Amino acid sequence: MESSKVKETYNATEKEVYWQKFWEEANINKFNPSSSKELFTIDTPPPTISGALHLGHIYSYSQAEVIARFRRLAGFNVRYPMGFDNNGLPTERLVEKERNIQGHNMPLADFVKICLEVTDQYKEKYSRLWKSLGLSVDWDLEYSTISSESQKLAQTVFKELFEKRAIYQKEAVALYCHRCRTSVAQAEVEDQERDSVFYDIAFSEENNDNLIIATTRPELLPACVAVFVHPDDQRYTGVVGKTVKTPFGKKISVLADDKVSIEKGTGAVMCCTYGDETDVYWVRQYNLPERIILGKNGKFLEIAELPEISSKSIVEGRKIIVAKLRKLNAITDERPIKHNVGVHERCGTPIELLSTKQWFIKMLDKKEDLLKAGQKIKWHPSFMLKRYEEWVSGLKWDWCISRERFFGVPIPAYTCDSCDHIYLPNENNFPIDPKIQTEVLSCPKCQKGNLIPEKGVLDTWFTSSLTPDINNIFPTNNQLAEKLYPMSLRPQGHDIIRTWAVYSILMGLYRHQEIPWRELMISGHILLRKGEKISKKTGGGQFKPEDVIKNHSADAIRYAMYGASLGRDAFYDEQEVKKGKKLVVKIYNAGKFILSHLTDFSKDNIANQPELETLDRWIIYRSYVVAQKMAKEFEKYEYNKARILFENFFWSDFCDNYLEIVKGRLWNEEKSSEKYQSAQYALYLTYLNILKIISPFMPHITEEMYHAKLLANNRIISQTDSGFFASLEEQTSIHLTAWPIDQQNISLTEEELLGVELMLTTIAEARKYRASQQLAMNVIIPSFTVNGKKKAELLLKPFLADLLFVIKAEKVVF
RNA sequence: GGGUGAUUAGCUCAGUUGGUUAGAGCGUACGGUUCACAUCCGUAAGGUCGCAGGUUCGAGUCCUGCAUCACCCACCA
Repeated sequence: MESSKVKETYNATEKEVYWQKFWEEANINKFNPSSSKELFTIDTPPPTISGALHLGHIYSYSQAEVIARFRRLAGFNVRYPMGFDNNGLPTERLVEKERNIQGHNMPLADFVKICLEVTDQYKEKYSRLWKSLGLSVDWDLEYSTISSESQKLAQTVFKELFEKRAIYQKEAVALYCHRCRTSVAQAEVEDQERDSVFYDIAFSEENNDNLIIATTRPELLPACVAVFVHPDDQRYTGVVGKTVKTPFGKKISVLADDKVSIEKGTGAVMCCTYGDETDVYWVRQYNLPERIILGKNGKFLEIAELPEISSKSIVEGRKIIVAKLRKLNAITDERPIKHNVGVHERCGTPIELLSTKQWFIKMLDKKEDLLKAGQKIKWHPSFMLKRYEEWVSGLKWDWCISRERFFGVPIPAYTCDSCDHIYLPNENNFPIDPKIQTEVLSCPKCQKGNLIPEKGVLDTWFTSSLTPDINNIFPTNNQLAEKLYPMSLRPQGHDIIRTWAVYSILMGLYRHQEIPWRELMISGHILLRKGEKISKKTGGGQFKPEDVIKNHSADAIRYAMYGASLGRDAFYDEQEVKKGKKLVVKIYNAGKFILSHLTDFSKDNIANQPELETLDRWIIYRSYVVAQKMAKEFEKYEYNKARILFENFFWSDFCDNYLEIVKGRLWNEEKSSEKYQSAQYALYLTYLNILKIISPFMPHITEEMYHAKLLANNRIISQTDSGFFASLEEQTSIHLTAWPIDQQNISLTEEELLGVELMLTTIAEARKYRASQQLAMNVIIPSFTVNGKKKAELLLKPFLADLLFVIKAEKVVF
């Protein structure tokens, strides 16, 4: 009696870890700078350390990954590093939250130390997840944007650009968050709808009439430097150019400007320093004085006419002023409204405009160059170029690169307190932190004053826009040192085109007079069902990447991620992951079946190619054609189309048709016969090609099957040091083999191709017939008629035996 | 208000330079297998391709307008 059959299955959870360890130990992804192959360099996005990784990361990082793997197989010397952007405000926020501390009320050195500690833990966590996904990154090329090398580079670039006069310092109005106590970039501001009150406030004219202005910010009244009306507004033509008094007695002039909207409020608006960007524009345009009433801590300064609000917060000050205005009967109307307020995305505090000294990089006079540079780069998908152009054309400000924060690259500058000379230290001393410089330096220019250290740090985009340079000067580049610029590919998300892509291109133009990369691969976002965006804030709900990998395997989730087109937002669909899981099982089982019929197949069989049956030649030919088509899609970054090509070929052509047909010969023909050996040859070659072409998507199961071998008891095992395919192909990993290119020109004549086609349609017809008659498979059809007479008979001749087997018919008549 | 993308079967999506009866997976219905497949295979039902015009011998595909959704930007006194 036969022993009960133990079904064996592929234990993905276990084996994926096994192969990951193998790749690491065997240095499969190691970059070799002395290779003679053509270079393909990837400017991997260094993830910002600001919380846990989520499915969105898996989605976007999978995309560069599949390209890296394809390019390696296609014969390129791929340089695929990983970096970490572990400084700046988002990181500080994470550390402050996690450790329950505040950067601004503890010694700087302590805070930085804790930041490094925490970010190191996160680096570990991130790396582990990337490795568990099977990313083919060379981890020896890991960098961090806060490492002393990166800091040195950033400070050197700062000095370089300062000396080129591309960087300048200026007293300017910047977006400022009182809570975080720093200026912020435009990109860090988001809209939020808030309840507010629209007040009508009476200003008195010289003739004692009232001029009514409307505002939601009455607390800024002491900062009012002018009133504006529209030049075409009939109601106010008389007052333009005159002087009015605020309820608190300040005299200001009434000016006309077409930025005022006639319909809004009363049509008269006060200009305060600073309520919004229009105020900034007006102050500049009309050379108005500044009246600063808010301090950097978000509290009111001393105001002569309103001593009671000094040191009060904005909200408290507003209450006091509204009460006072009511007493003065200056409020003629008030109505509650909802309106959008710009708030800091990290803390929700409304952003104020504050005039401070900031450092800027000139961008506005580089607009034309930026636009030209954008056109030199190949954008994938191409429409993303428009977004870039839209943003660059609309730029209004130079790039503010200074931040009054703690954990970042210090701005390497000193200012003389006597002559205002700006002193930048020698770059041999970089990285330096001027703040912790103990000795007092005297000004080299005037010899009198002391040098006051700059307290700010650089915007983290300053360093991350230098990732092509960080890669270019990486210590182990050896003979490729400083020869990696420009890089081949920058993969990144569409949300940071206006920051990372734009700033990197700007740096490239300043430093190298060249674009930083030849191609840009822009990925979309992954969304949860109801259109909810997954971000570090929302987490990704119930779907934690670690869990999905554990429950479904890395190959499965990777496969799911490759279902969406590049650049498009996609929904996370667990069905897709399950589909991936099924494909893994199918590849495993097909391999098991094939190995069981190749026990007597050896190197000799490969060397002495038998006279191939037409059908066998067809399936081999198809595998090369599909490989070639997939390669074209990969080159266009259309990995999802490559996936579809594979699916159709593997599942339908190979498994459902070819394997089912060829079973007839495998079961019935003599092992020594040409017909049998032809089938073996085709199985070997085609399955190997299949493993190769799906390996960029599914690196684990393909490695598993490449190393699999059949045991005497008809079970298969797979180990690093053995394997049927591995020993015959003499490569230690499927990932070191070459993308299938037909060396022997296996082809089919037009007649033969027609024959295969006819055979497949005949099979389909026979199946239809069987289904309509509800015939079981063990019922033999005595005679099956094919339309087409002599021609059909001729075409089908080479396949007749195979055909009769698969449709279970005794004979075919024409 | 400006920009970009999307709108195709119940769901998630493909549809290459305009060319016969618009495809896949999942789901549904029915049947067959269990000697690669805790399964797998087959067959079928299901779509006026967001709406309205236009170009053309011919439009899911090109043009115009509109609608809806998403993202980005501007406005937010």
